[in-house]
Amino acid sequence: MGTNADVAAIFREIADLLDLLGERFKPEAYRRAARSLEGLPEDLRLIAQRGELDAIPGVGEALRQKIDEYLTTGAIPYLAKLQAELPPGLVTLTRLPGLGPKTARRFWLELGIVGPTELTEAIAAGRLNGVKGFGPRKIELIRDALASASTPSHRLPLAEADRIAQGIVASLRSRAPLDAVEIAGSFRRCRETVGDLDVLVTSNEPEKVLDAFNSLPGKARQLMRGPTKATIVLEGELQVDLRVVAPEEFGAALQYFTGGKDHNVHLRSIARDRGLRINEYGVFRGEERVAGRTEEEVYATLGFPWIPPEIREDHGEIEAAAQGRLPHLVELGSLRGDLHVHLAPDASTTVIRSALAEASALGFEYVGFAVPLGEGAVPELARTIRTVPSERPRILLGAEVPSWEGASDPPDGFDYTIVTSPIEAGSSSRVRSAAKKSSRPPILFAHGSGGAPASAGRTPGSAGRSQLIASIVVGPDAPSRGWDSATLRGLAESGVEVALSADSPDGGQLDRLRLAVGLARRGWTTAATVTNARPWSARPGSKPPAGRDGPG
DNA sequence: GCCGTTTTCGGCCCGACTGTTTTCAGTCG
Repeated sequence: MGTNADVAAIFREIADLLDLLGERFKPEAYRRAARSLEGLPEDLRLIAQRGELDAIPGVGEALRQKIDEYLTTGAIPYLAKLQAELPPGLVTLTRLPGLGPKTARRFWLELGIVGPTELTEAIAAGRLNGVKGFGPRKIELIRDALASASTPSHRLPLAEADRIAQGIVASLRSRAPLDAVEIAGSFRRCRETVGDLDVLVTSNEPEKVLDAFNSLPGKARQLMRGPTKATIVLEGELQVDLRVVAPEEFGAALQYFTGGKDHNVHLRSIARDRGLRINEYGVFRGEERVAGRTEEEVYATLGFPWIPPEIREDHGEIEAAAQGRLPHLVELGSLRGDLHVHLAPDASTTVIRSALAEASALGFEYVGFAVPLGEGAVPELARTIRTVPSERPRILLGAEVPSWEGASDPPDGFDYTIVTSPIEAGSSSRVRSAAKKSSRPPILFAHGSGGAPASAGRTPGSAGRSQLIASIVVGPDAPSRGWDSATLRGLAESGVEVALSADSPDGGQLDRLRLAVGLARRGWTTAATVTNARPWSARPGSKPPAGRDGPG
């Protein structure tokens, strides 16, 4: 897949191995670089060609050399060297909950245990009994962890996490006395996938909140519970953390638990430079709390405006905030229509009317239905849609074709073309010629490359911004159709427009649009480059409306 | 391994919780 993701994965693997070797700071250095690479809007090869690898945050001389090695040979020998020093099963042990590198290393060196199988056998044979640091409870926990290790935990698509999160919030609110409640973590940053949920609550009665949390519907087991925090695992293996804080700490806690890690580390180092200390309870000068009730307060104390959660990755947002040039990110309320709504081929006028009604409730000026074109014939669906009268929202028809070869002018009666094939490396010339052929813009391309930011980011850019629009679709099963935030940022920087869409007329449109907007915000997208944040008449490539407002 | 106009060496976020301790180490987020 993508070069950036490949190198990042290798760096993470190296970090795990260095952990096992007992290294103190190198592992985090490799992980920081890995996170940095994953957020790059551009392919490493292109950055290397310009000789700018060591301008990447977290990449110094040693890591630059390793990236170069990978780009020329396809491998990083240092990884193989480390792998040769350690039993291959050892890393697997550190994946078990509650078992980290220190313990795994002790198993290996003191007991000759080199993997899960050997550990299971050792416990069964009683070889851990009496070993320093391993009481009966700990041995029991490790045995449980080994037994449940077969169910791999995975990250959920944002849309699915959103459904679960809404259920948790509603359930807690109905059964416990709480004031503010917010889901922080990568969920709040609108990451494409979510590994766990961080629920943050203020309440005068933490005990009752923790009780309600512990009896959430769908709970599989409790991992831990203290006076102010608890962790449970839901059926389906999603981990949920709860934290109860005082109202005057809520902003600081929200900031702290929203992350991302690098953003927070950077922020804390700035605080330290200014004689301040920042943690989840507030910003402190000495013992005195100087901020903490709201996030705005926390950022203001450090001299920054509030930074939107979606871009808190230490990818330049702190510098932008310091210089007063944070982008004004697109908002749900910016949208004036949807350009990519799918209907069943035999959809009735009733279905179409209800889709229009939902769009109308959102205040939309237009709805664009995507109609797949068959063998030259205009399908029945297009004829049905045309029989439905609607002045507002206005009905638009998008002719959906599977490949760039068909991406010329849409047939009569259609307003634009949607190409559903992914943008891939090497498709640049085809995209360009398709864009040239069309006299009736715009063309939406509906799928990202999912891991080739360079091609997706540059191809449409080189084709010109006037006619090509990336369609960011958040459907129930397709979280973002291959568009990740790094790619989106690349699009935004090269001036390519995006269209944000909920895809489906079957209800829940608002939630999915919200997520599409969140993903776009993660990519630093402003309303200025969102096609459906403008009237249809002001779309890219369209002739400016004639009249006194027109040029000339 | 990275980083830095107060540093090119000496730092590197920090607090909650657990199990094992008799004052703390390891893990996690």
